Amino acid sequence: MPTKKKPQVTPTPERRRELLATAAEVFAAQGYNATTVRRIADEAGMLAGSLYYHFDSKESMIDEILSTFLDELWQGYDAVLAAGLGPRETIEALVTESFREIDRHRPAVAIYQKESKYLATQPRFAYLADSQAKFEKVWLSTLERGVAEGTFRDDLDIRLTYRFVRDTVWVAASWYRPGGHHSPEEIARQYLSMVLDGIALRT
Amino acid sequence: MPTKKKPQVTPTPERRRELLATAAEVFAAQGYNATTVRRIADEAGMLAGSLYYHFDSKESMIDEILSTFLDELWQGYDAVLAAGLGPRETIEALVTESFREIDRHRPAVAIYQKESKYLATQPRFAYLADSQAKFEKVWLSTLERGVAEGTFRDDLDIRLTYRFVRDTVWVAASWYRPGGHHSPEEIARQYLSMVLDGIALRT
DNA sequence: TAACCTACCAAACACTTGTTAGGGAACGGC
DNA sequence: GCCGTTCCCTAACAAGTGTTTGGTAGGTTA
Repeated sequence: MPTKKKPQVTPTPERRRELLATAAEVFAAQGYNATTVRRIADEAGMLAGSLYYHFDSKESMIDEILSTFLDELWQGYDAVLAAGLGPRETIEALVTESFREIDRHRPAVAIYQKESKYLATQPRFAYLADSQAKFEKVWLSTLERGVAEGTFRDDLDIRLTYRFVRDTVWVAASWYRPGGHHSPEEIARQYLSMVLDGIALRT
Repeated sequence: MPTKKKPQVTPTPERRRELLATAAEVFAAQGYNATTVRRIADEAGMLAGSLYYHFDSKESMIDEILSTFLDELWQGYDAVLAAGLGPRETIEALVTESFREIDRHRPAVAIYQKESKYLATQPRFAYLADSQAKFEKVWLSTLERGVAEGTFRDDLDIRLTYRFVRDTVWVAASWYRPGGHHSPEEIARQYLSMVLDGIALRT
């Protein structure tokens, strides 16, 4: 035998992230409840019990996946909001930032989409509801600012508009595949073009 | 004891639909895998085993829920397509019809959204993939017709546009509540206005 | 060499899951 | 009254679930 099979020297936090990445991939593909810890361990090349050396429960895995994602998301959003742009530019920046997050955390976003409503009922995941409330506040106020300034139409139900914009952005995580034909920025550009100007030809 | 507790004379097919309705409600709220048959039975006021007098498995319940919904959906879609309208009018009619289906089958639509990708892998639910393929064909060809006719913009990725329109319509099932402020037709009108003309004010 | 730590395995645990088999109450037709 | 049907209950089953416990190979440190 020339060499060892594996380096076996990956430090602790590195290994944690690897395992969380594979867990997120399986959660996103199968759904949280439909995913067994044995399946995750299988995908990671180990046995089910061994996962409990790194994590103390299956729930704590999805918890860490989601909270890590949300932390990074809000870091990006807060940076955009701190720039003090106009309503339209803020929306454009938020959407672009969102697609970048989808590009970076696709499984996490997909999990968030599918499971957050169910998880948010548990006290442990109260931060999901908090995040959603903050989310709504930011987008709604930006839209209202735009309506007041005459940037956005005033003949639409503002809450309907909010859900429209929010959903069109985030459902993209269900079909988006990194390394596809379009970069996140290109997708954001086209999405913004559709949302802002519509798909009908202007005459 | 003055009277009997229950009428107890509901005919068979009626009772089936009642049970399927409550099952659909729970499936939509909790997710299919997270829902136990005991929970469904609880909600229906009976014990788990009793469900198996009406259905032969949990899987056959969601099967019947989804296939019933899809049958009715395509009945509506086919009627629209048979009318032979122009591209823009076809899109408008399809979207309006979709919101009517969401109004009538909200739980079924929510289940379809969340579980279809996972279920479609099983042979029993092959019709889900079939339906999705037909769906894509109808919408894509209509959009392409509109681009060719000069009704829709030609500077957008057509598949991106398709997913955009499709998603914006169907995710509404996740927040829509029958009996709210807006009728399905009113929501369809505003959605179409946003999709076709955008949310930015025209100058 | 010895003690120690990291990262995993092997095997089991308690519990929940979907599902089944047998029984029985209410009711209508005869 | 009797029979059959409808609809549900009681009680259990086997399989699968997340999790725990004790052990151990291999590397690092002393």
